[in-house]
Amino acid sequence: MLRLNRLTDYAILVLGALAHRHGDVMPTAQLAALTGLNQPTVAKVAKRLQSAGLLETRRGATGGYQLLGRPEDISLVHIVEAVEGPIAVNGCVDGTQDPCAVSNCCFMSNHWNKVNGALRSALQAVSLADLIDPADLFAPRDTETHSLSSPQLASGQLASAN
Amino acid sequence: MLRLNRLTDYAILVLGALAHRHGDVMPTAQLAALTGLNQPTVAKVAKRLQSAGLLETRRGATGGYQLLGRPEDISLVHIVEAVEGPIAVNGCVDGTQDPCAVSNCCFMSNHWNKVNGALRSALQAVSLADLIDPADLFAPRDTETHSLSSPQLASGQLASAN
DNA sequence: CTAAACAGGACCATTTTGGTCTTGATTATG
DNA sequence: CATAATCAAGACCAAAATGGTCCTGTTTAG
Repeated sequence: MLRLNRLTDYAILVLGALAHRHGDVMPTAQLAALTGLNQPTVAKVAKRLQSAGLLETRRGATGGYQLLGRPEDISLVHIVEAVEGPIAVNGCVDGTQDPCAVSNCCFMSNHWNKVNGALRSALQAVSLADLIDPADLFAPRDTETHSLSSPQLASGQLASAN
Repeated sequence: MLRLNRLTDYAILVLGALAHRHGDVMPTAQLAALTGLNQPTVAKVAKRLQSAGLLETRRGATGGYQLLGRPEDISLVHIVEAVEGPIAVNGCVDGTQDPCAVSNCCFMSNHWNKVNGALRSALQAVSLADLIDPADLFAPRDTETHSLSSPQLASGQLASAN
C-alpha cells in the first residue's frame, strides 16, 4: 500500500532521542529506554543509520551512538533511504536493484522517474527538526503536566510494536 | 521499500489494452491474451478497477469490461487507489485504516499528511494517457503507428511475472 | 436451455518484514 | 591485565503481506 516500513518510524524515534540531547553519546540501552523500543531493535536501526552516515559510533565501554549533523540538515529522504534502501516505486525507476526487465527501453520509465522524483522531493522537504519539533517530547518525566506521556507512541505504527 | 504493488502494474497494462481500443467491451480472456497475464489475474485486477469506477462491466455472454472515461482523465492516483486502497505512507496519515495509536494527537501527523499529499499529487500529475502513449517520449521523431506490440513487457516488474 | 462471462470470496504458496539471538571485536576502567 | 560494557555482523524464525489460483454462484445472449 505504498507504506513506509515500521523500522523507519523507529529510526525517527531514535534520531529524535539523539537530537534532543545533541552531542551526547548514547548506548542502545539508553535509547531503548527513551524510545520504548527493545534494545535489539534499536541496535538494528542504529546500525543502518550509522552505515548511512547519519550517526557516529563509538565502540567499547562508554560507547554508543551520536547524532552526526544538525537535525535541520537531516531530511526524511536520508532517513528513509538509510533504513529502507533506495526509493523506487517500481522496477522501472533508474538505479533500483531488481530492475524492470526492459528498463533500458521501457517507455514508461521516464514517467516513473518523474513520480519517484516527486516523492523524493516531498520527503526531502521535511527535516528531522520538523518532525521532532515539540522538543520537550524526550524531556525528563518529572514534568508530566504537559506533553505526551508516552513518547514511545509518538510515531506512526507503534500501536502493536514489540 | 515504498514500492507499488505488482498488481498496479498489471492494472496499467489492462487499462492500456482497453484504452487502445476505446469503447470495446473485452472479456478477461481477451485482455489476458493482450497483456500476457493469466486470465484469473486479469479478472482480479479488473474487478478492483470496476468497483473503483474506472471500468464498466457487462455480465453474461458477450460480456466483459469497458473503459469508463478518457485515458487523459484517468490519473495514476485513481489506478493506485483502485488497486491498493487509500494511499497512506504510514498510520499517522488521516483517513487510513489501521491508524496510528495516537493519530488524533500525533504531533507528526501534519508532516506525514504533507508528505502523503505531495506523493498523491505526484501520482495525480500522470495520466493513463501519458503512461500508454510513447509518442511524447519519442516526441521529436516521426509518428510511427505505436501499438502495444509487446504489452506484457511494458510495465514495471513483469520480468518474473506468472 | 446452454454456454460464456462476471461476482465474490476462499484458499494457499511465496515473499517480505519485524524482531530476536549468537558470536566476536573493541575499549574504558580499576 | 582482567573485566565489563558496548557495538559489528549476520543468522534465524515468526508473522504479515502479497501474488496467484480456484470454486461456487449469478447473469445474459443466442
